[in-house]
Amino acid sequence: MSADRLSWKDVRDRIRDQILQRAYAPGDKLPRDADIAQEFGCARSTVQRAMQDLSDSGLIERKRKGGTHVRADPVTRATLDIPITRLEVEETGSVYGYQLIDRQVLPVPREIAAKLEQVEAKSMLRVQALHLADHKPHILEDRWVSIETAPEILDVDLSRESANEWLVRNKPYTRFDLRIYAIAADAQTARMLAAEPGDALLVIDRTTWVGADPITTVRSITIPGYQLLTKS
Amino acid sequence: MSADRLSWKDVRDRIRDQILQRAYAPGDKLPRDADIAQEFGCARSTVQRAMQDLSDSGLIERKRKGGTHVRADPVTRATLDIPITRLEVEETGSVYGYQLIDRQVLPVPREIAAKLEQVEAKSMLRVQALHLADHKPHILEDRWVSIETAPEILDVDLSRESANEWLVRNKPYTRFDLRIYAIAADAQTARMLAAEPGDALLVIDRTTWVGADPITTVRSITIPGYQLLTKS
DNA sequence: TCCTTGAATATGTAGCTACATAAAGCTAAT
DNA sequence: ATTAGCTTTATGTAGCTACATATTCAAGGA
Repeated sequence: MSADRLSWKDVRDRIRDQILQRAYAPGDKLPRDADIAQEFGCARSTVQRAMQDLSDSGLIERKRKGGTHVRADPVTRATLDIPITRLEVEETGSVYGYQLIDRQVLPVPREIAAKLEQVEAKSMLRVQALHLADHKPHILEDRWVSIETAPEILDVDLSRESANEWLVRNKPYTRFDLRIYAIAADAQTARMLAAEPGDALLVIDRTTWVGADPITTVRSITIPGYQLLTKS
Repeated sequence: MSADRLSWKDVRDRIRDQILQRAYAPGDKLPRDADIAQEFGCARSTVQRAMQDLSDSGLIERKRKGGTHVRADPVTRATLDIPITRLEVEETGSVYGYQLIDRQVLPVPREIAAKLEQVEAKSMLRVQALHLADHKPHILEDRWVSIETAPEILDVDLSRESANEWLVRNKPYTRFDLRIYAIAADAQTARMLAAEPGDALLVIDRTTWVGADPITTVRSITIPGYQLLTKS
């Protein structure tokens, strides 16, 4: 980037600095984009891009005609990336392993249908599997897959390829729901994860849809000590 | 928006649909922006904005000269908003309450200094407090605040205003670290949260800096059953 | 006083041009 | 062969203009 022109990131950083240094306090109104552009000697479109970025990151709020204000109640906004489990394991330098525990077509319990936002509960494919890191348990997944939306899953050899990987590669979704919580390990879960019953385990529930059609819902139970990290 | 022109969101949606419908499979190369623009009858800048958005959301990857490819290993990318605890409680329609448990200037334990990426461990302000929802415990926070970076905190009446709220309003940060994990409640924590010892609790650790200077690190322990939700 | 209506205004978006930059690929010299 | 540079090319960015859209604000009428 040439030094004689301001990039929108430069503009963003300068505005952010002004806010951090309290030139503008929470709730304060910032000048119009056009005025800032003139002050900085750049085009309004450059200021616009900078402002959009600050708005996306939660620092300011913009409204047509209302102008731009520093958010009174800033939020901490982070990005959470959940990759394919195999990649997550391999990125730490560990050897990835995978083990199918069970695979059955079963009638769908009510709470699973509710998660999928389905009224009528048909049969779905239930897959339980274990992801391993360095030959030790890492994540236990309990999954239901819609055989209406993803009938091809029935032909996949799930003892070789994980449903996680197959779905992510073959059934892109348009919408998803993520929730994260903690549970205490019951006897069976503890056994499968090589943990102690009563251990606190982080759980990640994920449900995906294409349009209004449900694809899958998974409950991923992690081993004791597992941490979710975010990118800022 | 006028119907006779394509907005960049229209373009984005059409490209996304093409990818979802497997016109382009994972790993495939998409046409150049200019060609897509011509095909759609819009400007390259419009395609550029659409592509940027798809790139941000993790569906495609772009490289100068290399072109645009559908990501071979899609990630689930979610946005996590962590508001001020008071607002989080009030948004559910509950009555917010706050209770200071302890406030002391103490030498910093090694593991806290490490979290803050500090070598020399000076004294910091330690604040323990309880956030209440409808007069019942909601989140227990255990916080260390740097009195070098935020000396004003010593003059704040933390029995009235939570350190959470004061800091977020008065000490904006430039960088933060978030980690989420599960712990089993020990006797003391259980008592303060009105939980049972051994209950699995979701914990959110957050550390913030301005530049290289640490501001604060908090461990927020939630009540049993607490769920973190994300926006897609 | 209240409500409707219309004007004013700040941000949002689309299109165009020109140039910057990174990376891939080619060429030529060693 | 191997490498050092040069060229090509697709994306990235800045500037400009024109217009769209959402709100606010003020004026006017019941």
